[in-house]
Amino acid sequence: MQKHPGIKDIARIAGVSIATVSRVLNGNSYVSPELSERVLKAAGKLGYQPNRIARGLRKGKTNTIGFLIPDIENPFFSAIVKGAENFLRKYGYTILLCSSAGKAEREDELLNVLYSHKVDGLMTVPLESQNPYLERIEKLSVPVVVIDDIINQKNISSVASDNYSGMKKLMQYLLDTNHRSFAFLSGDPHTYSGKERLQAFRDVMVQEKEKVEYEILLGTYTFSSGIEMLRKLRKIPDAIVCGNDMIAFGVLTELQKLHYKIPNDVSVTGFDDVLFSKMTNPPLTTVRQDYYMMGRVAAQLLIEDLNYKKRNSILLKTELVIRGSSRG
Amino acid sequence: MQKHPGIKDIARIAGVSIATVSRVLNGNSYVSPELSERVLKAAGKLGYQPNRIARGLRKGKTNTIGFLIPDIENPFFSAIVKGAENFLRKYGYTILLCSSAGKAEREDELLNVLYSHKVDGLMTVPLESQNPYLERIEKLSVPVVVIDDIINQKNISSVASDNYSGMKKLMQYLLDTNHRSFAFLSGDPHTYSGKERLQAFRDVMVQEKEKVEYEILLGTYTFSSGIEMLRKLRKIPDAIVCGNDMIAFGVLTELQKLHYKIPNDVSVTGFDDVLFSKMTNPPLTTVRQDYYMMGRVAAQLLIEDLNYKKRNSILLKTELVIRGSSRG
DNA sequence: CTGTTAGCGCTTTCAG
DNA sequence: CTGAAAGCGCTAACAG
Repeated sequence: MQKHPGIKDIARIAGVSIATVSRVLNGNSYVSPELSERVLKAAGKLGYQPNRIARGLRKGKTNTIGFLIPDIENPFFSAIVKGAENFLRKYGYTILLCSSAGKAEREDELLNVLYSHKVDGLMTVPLESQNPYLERIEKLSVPVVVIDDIINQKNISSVASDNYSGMKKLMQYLLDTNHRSFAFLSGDPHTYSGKERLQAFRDVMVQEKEKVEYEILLGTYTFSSGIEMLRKLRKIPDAIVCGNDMIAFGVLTELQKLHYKIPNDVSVTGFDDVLFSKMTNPPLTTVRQDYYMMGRVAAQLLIEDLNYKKRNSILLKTELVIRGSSRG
Repeated sequence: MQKHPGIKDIARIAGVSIATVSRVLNGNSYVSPELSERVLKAAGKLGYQPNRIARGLRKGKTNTIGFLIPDIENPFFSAIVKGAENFLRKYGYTILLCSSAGKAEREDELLNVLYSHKVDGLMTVPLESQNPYLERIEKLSVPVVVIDDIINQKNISSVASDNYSGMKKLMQYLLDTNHRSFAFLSGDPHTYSGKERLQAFRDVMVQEKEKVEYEILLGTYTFSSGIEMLRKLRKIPDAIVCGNDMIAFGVLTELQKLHYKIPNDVSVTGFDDVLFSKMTNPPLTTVRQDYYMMGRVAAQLLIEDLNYKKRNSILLKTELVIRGSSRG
């Protein structure tokens, strides 16, 4: 018997029926102590591990959750996955992971793959806000939670950081510390976070329009885009407000190459507070969002949907982190 | 009929038997064009997606690969996962991901979970070199490839970077540029990479013992460990050779706080070449290892094992990357 | 070429 | 409390 042991083998050794074995192993129905013990002993001896595929087929529940993200290598997304995984494992779920590599058509394809694997639920960080593939998800009739985007359809749960108020907090701090001219180097404005951060900046500028001046540049959430946008700036303002930390790193590097003193000549700020933000020289003033928590909350929402059919949308608080890259 | 359509539904609509439907959908047996078309049309209309759980049970093959790593949030590991995933998907595999969170007992537990899900193969980055749980993997009789560690048992494939010769290359460069006193700030010496890098450093020191002096400190692969080890240094040498880039970042930060000029007063080197190594000030001289490629090669090895039962162990080349943190 | 049928390993009625 | 038997959705003999 070199094949992996099954419930049948246990039954034979313990001298009981397979039904009894199943009952003992699942512990949801009463079985006499004697039989119970015999079964457990046999299972232990064989090193039995249940076949979740067979169980999944029978029960219509696989204990797997599909995870669809743009890029697993990006620490933001992987932190989300980590947060979610730690939570989901407590409930016996394992993650089926797919990354769309930034391609929209992949999202669709992978959605089918995941569905095909009969995942019990789905978690996704969409490539773009209001992604049309979300409509398809609905039809799949599998519980979903969308991450880093807020969905208004009430049959889908979602979770995101409060990018808008985070950026407002940051701007308020800069205004309070007598910054009056600004440049906003935006990340991709098609994303939810890009939209919200940009909008917050604009709203503050409009509100304070008598005392401030500013310019806005659009780019992507990358180091090199930060460098490019900096070069296009018409003038170096009091503060350069970057769409995220990566952009800020590019800006920092380029400014130093041009012999600007930070923060004496110009303040630079980021958004996200990634691991390296505290290691730059000077360390970066930024807005922290907790990606790990985002994954955790997302998992929690999914569990609630799975167990009680409750849906919800949650906005996570952000925190202003003041470091040396801004004069205060 | 709100339930998800199955092969039966297609058969009914197309007016054929379920066997015919299966044959058409799998395309491995000849079916007359007429029936074929009717089946395809029905499948399309229903938006049929095969139930991989049922198929898996029947065929004894799930098209899933289990992935077990210490920490998904760590960019090294997630790059490996990404490389592997991109390759595996071409072959129709999806990844079941688990991270052990650095705990050895979790590795064992998760191994069972993965096994229970009847994965067709397993990829793992072990917490420690020569981890005992590798023995257990053998018994599972499922193809395995171990990553970032070289396994000598020939029934298991493995892949790692050539840490030893990478470190030697780096040391040779430092010697060639007239560095004569060294400090080696090691990462965890229980890991395969830690061992190899340390050994290479030692071997070079012994070989050049007449002209050099050095000290060795043991720590972990972290920013804060880098700072700590630097503080314990008895003297600042010509070159501080760090076990990886993270340690080097800590060292860089702390040295600058102490007003050392880099590389004029002291050279600092890393290992890995993470994304941020080119963004530090000065940018870091380091040894690049290609994690993405490591994942890809690992996937390739797994596919070979799966298809032809061929096993292999591969050592990946590393590349010396000279930047501003070392005087040359 | 096509249909009928027997399971894959497990859970869950349904009888006893 | 326990066993026999049905069946989850699909594939693969086996007949025709």
